[in-house]
Amino acid sequence: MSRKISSTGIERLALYYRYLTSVNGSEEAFISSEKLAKAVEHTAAQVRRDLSCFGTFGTPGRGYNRAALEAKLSGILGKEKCRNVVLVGVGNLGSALLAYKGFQSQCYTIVAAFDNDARKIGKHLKGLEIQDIRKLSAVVSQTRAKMAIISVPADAAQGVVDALILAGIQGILNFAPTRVVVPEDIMLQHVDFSIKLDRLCYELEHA
Amino acid sequence: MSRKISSTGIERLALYYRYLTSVNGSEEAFISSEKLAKAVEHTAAQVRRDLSCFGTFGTPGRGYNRAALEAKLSGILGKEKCRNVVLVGVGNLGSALLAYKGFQSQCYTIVAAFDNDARKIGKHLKGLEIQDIRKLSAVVSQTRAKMAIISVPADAAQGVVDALILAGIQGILNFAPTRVVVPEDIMLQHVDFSIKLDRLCYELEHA
DNA sequence: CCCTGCTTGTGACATCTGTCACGATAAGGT
DNA sequence: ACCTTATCGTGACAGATGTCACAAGCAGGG
Repeated sequence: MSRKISSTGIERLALYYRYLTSVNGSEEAFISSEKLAKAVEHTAAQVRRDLSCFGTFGTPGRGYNRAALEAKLSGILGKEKCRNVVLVGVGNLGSALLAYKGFQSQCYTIVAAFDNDARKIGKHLKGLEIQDIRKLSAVVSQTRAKMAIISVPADAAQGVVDALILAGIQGILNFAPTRVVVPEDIMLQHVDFSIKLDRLCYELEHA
Repeated sequence: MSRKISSTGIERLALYYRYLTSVNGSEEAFISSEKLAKAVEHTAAQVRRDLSCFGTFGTPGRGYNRAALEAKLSGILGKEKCRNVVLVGVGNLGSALLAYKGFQSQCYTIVAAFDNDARKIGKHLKGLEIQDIRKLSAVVSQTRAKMAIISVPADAAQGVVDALILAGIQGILNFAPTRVVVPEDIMLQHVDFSIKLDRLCYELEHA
């Protein structure tokens, strides 16, 4: 409980959680920081430090109880409360995200998909009807979704973000290759492929 | 030239570059650190610090020459030398990545696509024939590709990574939701949606 | 030619993040 | 009951990253 979790530490917590949920129950009941660290490519001290930010629930000599740790992490990450997600922009990438099973296995459900292209609206994809983006507000309040994923072209991103915030969305995962601005109380995360590719490129150059 | 660039600084350089190339030439010939900072949501001091790591090419009182800066950044990032990229895993996400225009506009070209599913091999997608993954080695050396994007299921990722390294790939952009291990001299970047979504969830919970 | 205004580049500082090492502690055997 | 063994939790340190503020420097006008 001694320190605040670091910004990247939060992502490590999510890694720990995913690791725990990905191995089927045929494992030992306890797992040590060492083993957990190996599994996610970090150090044992790092794991302990991250976990210690939220109390002390390890057992000296044994490690962490898997089930308890999993439950605790789920609680810390707030997974119970944020299941419903809406998606805006059903292009190539948006369609792929709709079909992506990784979200489901992590308790998230995409409950609605929006687009502004009249040719797409009304069509069904992965069991979801693509809706007119003008229905955003109504659907968000009806589904109580707090998070949104946007996969629209760069020049449409800011407009969509503004609309989402008006509709009551509090957290946005942005796949559009552009920065957008949001009020301080709105959470925003970017997933930016081409920047990552650029970084790879840089590191190749300067290896 | 006073300091080493920070790890995240590299990604900012890529942002600067993308901003410069995204605005059409109808702008002033010079841009200040302040303006550039606004455009990418950072501080002016940060921009100057990042750029100063690679020499001094700003003009006091005027700012940075756009064209010169763009060229310099392109050089720093090594964009000239790393154009050809191969993609492994043509599922929903892989298909979307093949169609993604953001790579093209950043000088990258996906020159080959691979899969291990016999039903997909031989089909054409976005002007590219999906090839048997066993041809990886031959195609990589033929195209001189140095970078690869992998969008395969988590449990196939490590195998594909190993094969890519054997084929001569030096940088890997991993979209599979799992950590993989590589030798020290191989560059690796992760793009991990669900972790980002988890992080968003956490921040909503602890706002 | 000098003065004014703007903007850079960077030393010094502050903060954030990760590592190390070790005392504390629980479990199990004798 | 005690000793051994394994592992946690954390203070102290080290290193990386970002911020501030200001001297230095170029441009343009009078």
